[in-house]
Amino acid sequence: MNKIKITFPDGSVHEYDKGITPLQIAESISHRLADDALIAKVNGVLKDLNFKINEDSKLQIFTFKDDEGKHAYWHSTSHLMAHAIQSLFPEAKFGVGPAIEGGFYYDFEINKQLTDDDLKKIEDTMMQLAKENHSFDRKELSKSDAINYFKQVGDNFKLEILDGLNDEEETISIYSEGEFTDLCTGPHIPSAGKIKYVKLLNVSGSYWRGDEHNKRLQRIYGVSFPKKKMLEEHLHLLEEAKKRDHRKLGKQLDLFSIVEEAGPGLIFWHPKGSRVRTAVEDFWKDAHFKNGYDLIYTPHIGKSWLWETSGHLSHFKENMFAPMTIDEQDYYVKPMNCPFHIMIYKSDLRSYRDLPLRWAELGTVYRYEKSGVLHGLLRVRGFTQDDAHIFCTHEQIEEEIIEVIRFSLYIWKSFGFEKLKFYISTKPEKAVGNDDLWEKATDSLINALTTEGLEYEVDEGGGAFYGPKIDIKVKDALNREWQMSTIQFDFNLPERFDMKYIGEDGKEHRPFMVHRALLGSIERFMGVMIEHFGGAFPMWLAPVQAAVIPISQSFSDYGQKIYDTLREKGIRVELDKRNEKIGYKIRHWETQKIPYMLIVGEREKENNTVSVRQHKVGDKGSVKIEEFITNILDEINNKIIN
RNA sequence: GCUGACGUAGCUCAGUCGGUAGAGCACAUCCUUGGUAAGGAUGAGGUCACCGGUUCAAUCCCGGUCGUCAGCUCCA
Repeated sequence: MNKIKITFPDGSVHEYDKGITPLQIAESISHRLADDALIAKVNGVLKDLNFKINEDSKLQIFTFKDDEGKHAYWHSTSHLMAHAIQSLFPEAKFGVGPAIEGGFYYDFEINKQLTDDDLKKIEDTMMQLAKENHSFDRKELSKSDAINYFKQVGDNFKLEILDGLNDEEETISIYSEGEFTDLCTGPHIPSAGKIKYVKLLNVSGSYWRGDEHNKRLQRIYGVSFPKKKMLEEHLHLLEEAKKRDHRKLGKQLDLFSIVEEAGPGLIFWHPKGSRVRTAVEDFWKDAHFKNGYDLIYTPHIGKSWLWETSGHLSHFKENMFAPMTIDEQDYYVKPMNCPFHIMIYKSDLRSYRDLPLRWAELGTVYRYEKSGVLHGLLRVRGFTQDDAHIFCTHEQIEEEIIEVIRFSLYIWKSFGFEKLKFYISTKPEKAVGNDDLWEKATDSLINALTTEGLEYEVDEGGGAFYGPKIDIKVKDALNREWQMSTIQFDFNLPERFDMKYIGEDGKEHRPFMVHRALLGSIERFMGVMIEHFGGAFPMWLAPVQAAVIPISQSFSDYGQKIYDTLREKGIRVELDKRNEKIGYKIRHWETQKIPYMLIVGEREKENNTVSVRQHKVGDKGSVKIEEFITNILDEINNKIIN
């Protein structure tokens, strides 16, 4: 009667006394585990380590190695930070302080605008408090008791949160760590002493409950780790991300600029950046044609009729640039390409024999984005979507979606992105189209992913009102996730534009319409790609594939000959005739992250060779010109990525 | 859009507690003609983001505008 059975993750079952805690169980397994343990999952629910287990249970114990453990660790650190803030600024009122991906934050209100120096002070105080090693103690209480407590402390934010809770449906709990008590569902790590290394990263503004009409709070972001090495690695990664910032590299490598006088969020592609973009677009067009798409071009502006019919003027107007009046007609710059593609669809009577139609366009659109959200290439006001629309029959949907998925995998792989994550969004509350339609479309999305053996997550009710979708997030070299591709059904536009095709039965039918953008926008893709490669593009994308560097000006002629030969082969080559020493020129091209330098002097001229120096690798010795050309054409054509 | 910080030469940044500015790199000219990450000299380059205000005097103080950055919200 006093014994309970505990099932471990490996399936083994052990007997313990009733009322035993996960920590005690961890101790019975090993000191090491007991030491590293942070929280536990009992029958699928996360619990503190001192939770008393009174019935047969499944048990999992988490350490910092697990996401659950990290999450609790960081969440507890946010409490520790709040504790430190409270001791430094007793008047502080606290909002919320969750763990997030890569750390934690806490929102709070104090009278003083915090500076970086304050962060250091808070950090120091946190470390002192951590040394005191107070435990995180859970207490469950009634709503009225909780209200009384936070009234007494005078924390209105907590009272507001409590106001939204119902203690008949959920347990209300508070956690105390030393002097600091916070409303919190938990769980927490056993004690603050587990928190060894903390770094507060930045302070910025936020609004209570994310609403700008509410009170402005200050938010401090931070991370923490149990080992010094982990903190160092993390900071190194942040440092690396800073170095790879596409805005910085864009300037350093002379790829693009944004011109204040010309307007925010508008991109100027310099010759070097344009070379990269051209390489991307040429590949994109070629790949689309080979995969059954036709390429089309449509205008940049259109009469208001289009946008009234499409519904953009009633749903999307605040994101559109203001209209211009020409011949007493309002014209809008396009924020999307779809209505134009539909115009082409409607230019002819379509038969089921014509379907599917797959039309792709690098369509440049303009959207009014709030000034505060603009960010380098990643969030702009004018951008080029790698857009395509697929018009097909009911029967064709599944096959079409499978093809799009396969195609997107191929595209991403070509650019060196191997890690993709898939998300399906299903029917929201407010939606157009009947359930049948939604079900069929959603099934086709799920089936396509399953057929391709791809894992996915489902966002129930997360779809747009006009149809379900698959979003693809891409992981870059630093393991950061970027939302890029989207594949969306649209039940709305075919209806609004009264699109049809004549079926086998001789009757009119409504075609299915799928929007899809794979790279998303060329600008954003370029930004992500610049960061992914850290500016060191693979051969097939590099703005300069090779730089010819004569040892001295007396070999300029030979250098020119090499340059001409390569350029004739379509290789993006530069000739560095500057009157500088060889070391100087090498340094220049090395910092420009150019894949190959071809150094030519007396020896090379005599033997008709080039001395090859590879970026980051160094001197590779000399080879015959023809051999070098063969090698790099091979590297370019096979899109080799190192 | 909101909050905060910031805006000095092409770039990266000093500086002036109010008396109209400086470095390094890059650029130009000359010397040097060199073998795998910076040779030397000289020179040019700035309405100190823009518009107002305070002041004998504003790049500096104040207000506004524009832009950038960190966030919030939103999103390709």
